[in-house]
Amino acid sequence: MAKDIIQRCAQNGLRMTDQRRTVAQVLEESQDNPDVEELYARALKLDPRISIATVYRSVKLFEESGILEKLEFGDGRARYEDAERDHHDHLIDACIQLGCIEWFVSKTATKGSVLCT
Amino acid sequence: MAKDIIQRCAQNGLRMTDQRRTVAQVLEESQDNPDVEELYARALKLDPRISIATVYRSVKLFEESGILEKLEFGDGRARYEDAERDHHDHLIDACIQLGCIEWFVSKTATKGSVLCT
DNA sequence: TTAGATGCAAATGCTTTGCTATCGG
DNA sequence: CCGATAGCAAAGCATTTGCATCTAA
Repeated sequence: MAKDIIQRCAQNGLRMTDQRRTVAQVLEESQDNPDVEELYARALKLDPRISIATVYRSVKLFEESGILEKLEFGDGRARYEDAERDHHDHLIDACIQLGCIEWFVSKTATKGSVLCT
Repeated sequence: MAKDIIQRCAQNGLRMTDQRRTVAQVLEESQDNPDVEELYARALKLDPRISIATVYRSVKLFEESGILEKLEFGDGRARYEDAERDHHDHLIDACIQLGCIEWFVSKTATKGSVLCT
């Protein structure tokens, strides 16, 4: 189990505010990959004082500290997830989106292979 | 060698205008993956009458017809490439961006492997 | 105490769209 | 001819930023 986000913030010497704690909590409680607008909506329920600008600033800061990773699902909205989480599902997403499944199948012998199941 | 883009447009029953021909030509002559702004810049040299809105509309149309594929490099700008081209380089990009190289290395035995060279 | 964080609103950057004139088939 | 397309400018969306006000350490 990964150390929690707030703990890693401290480790990285980040100043902890109520807003950042809220964003961290929302991220940990989210099993899906909400976009920033959705993170903001969930954060608002925990702390009505937070602004979307702060959510943007927080996830960017966490990403720069290596705590989160930015995901691009091709819909023009950024998503973030705990950098210590498994990347399996997203690799599969990448394969499908880029059309690489066929490539893998057809060039296994020379380039390698991957099992996307 | 893939059939050229203009040919595939005809195959798909797309009405061909000078602008669409220009966009198609620029795409075929580009070995890199220019974003739309850059496609527009290159198209302008071939036909100063073209507008960026038309470039956007053209690549979207080509994509919807399966002639092009949209690429996301995580910089907020869309890029397009011939759908019949090899995807090798982009898979590698995806691996690096998603941090999957390590995943592959550490889980080769159970999940598969890929040679990103 | 004070460097750094927040909220708000305005600004930005990429992309889409409404409208009218023009063009391809 | 006539519906589809182009150009232009305005609108849309996600994200960033300037500035005055707070707050963590």
